[in-house]
Amino acid sequence: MLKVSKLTDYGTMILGCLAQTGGQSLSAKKISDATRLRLPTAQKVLKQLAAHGLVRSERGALGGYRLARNARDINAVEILEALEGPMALTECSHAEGQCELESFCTVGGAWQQINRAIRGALTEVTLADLQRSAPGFRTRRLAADFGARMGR
Amino acid sequence: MLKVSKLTDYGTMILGCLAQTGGQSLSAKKISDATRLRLPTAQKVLKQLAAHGLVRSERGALGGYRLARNARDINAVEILEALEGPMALTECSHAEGQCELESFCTVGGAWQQINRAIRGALTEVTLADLQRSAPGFRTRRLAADFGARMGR
DNA sequence: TCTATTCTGGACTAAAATAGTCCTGTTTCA
DNA sequence: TGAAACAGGACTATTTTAGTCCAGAATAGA
Repeated sequence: MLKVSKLTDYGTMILGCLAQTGGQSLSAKKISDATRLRLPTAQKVLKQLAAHGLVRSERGALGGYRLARNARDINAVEILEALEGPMALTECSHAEGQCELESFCTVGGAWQQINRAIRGALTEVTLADLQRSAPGFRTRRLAADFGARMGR
Repeated sequence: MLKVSKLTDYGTMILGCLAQTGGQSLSAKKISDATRLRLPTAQKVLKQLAAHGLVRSERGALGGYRLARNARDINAVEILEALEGPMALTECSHAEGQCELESFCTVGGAWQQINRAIRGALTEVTLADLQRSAPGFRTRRLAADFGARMGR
């Protein structure tokens, strides 16, 4: 299925939560409460986000997490790749010479380009965009423009 | 992972193969040979493609499969949905009231819109585009345009 | 009519990915 | 020193995906 994992979805919720604190640090427990995610799950996601530099952690009794950067400077691809690894639509879309069907496959190149296109689109979506949801988010028109150039 | 399943990838190979016959019918066996996919796997994909109206099948000794429509009139979303079911980036991106976290989730709406955007993009990619791979396929510029409108 | 070929529909198994939980150790503050 | 909190990893359970197989129905040709 062309979909993001639950953990990625949780990740956006958690980052959205952190984006609302105004730079204040929140413990995993508090984040768990605010998002209604179970503590172990929230911890798992937070650890991955910290490992990839999207949030900064502080240990100790008053420790917690905060955004490593402004919400406008964190994009959807970073979140996705932090929680799911490198983005690739098909097995062959990231590197060559891995797929045994490659020499018989006439479509590989196209998937790679679609992959880049989607990646490009997601790169432009920031955490700030993800937060303020619907209003002013003209994706519908955008999709039409996108397609109109698709070499037809 | 944000990726398409192997069966979808196989599907594009198979459809690409059928697009090259000039309307002639090919048996699953011949398709299997041409694509180097194993017969049972090719059969499985072909059955699903037939069930969703992307290919037409004929039974009997001289039976086989052929494209139901011109390659220009089959798009990537149709292929994807035939083999993977309805496209939805997150659990909540297709319908409301399913997700128990919904009332605490501040990002749901945005995923739905990203979903529509990606769907829109894939709708515009035809089987014919998938076939002729790289040349004239200006996805890079397209991605830039896409992002430029993302409400920033 | 009989037989070989081919699709149909479904069930089934195996493998892989994902989600969720838990444990032990380290850091920091009071 | 004790409590609170993160770090790193292992582990299990669940779900999804991939791959295979079989019995049945349609068709062409001998």
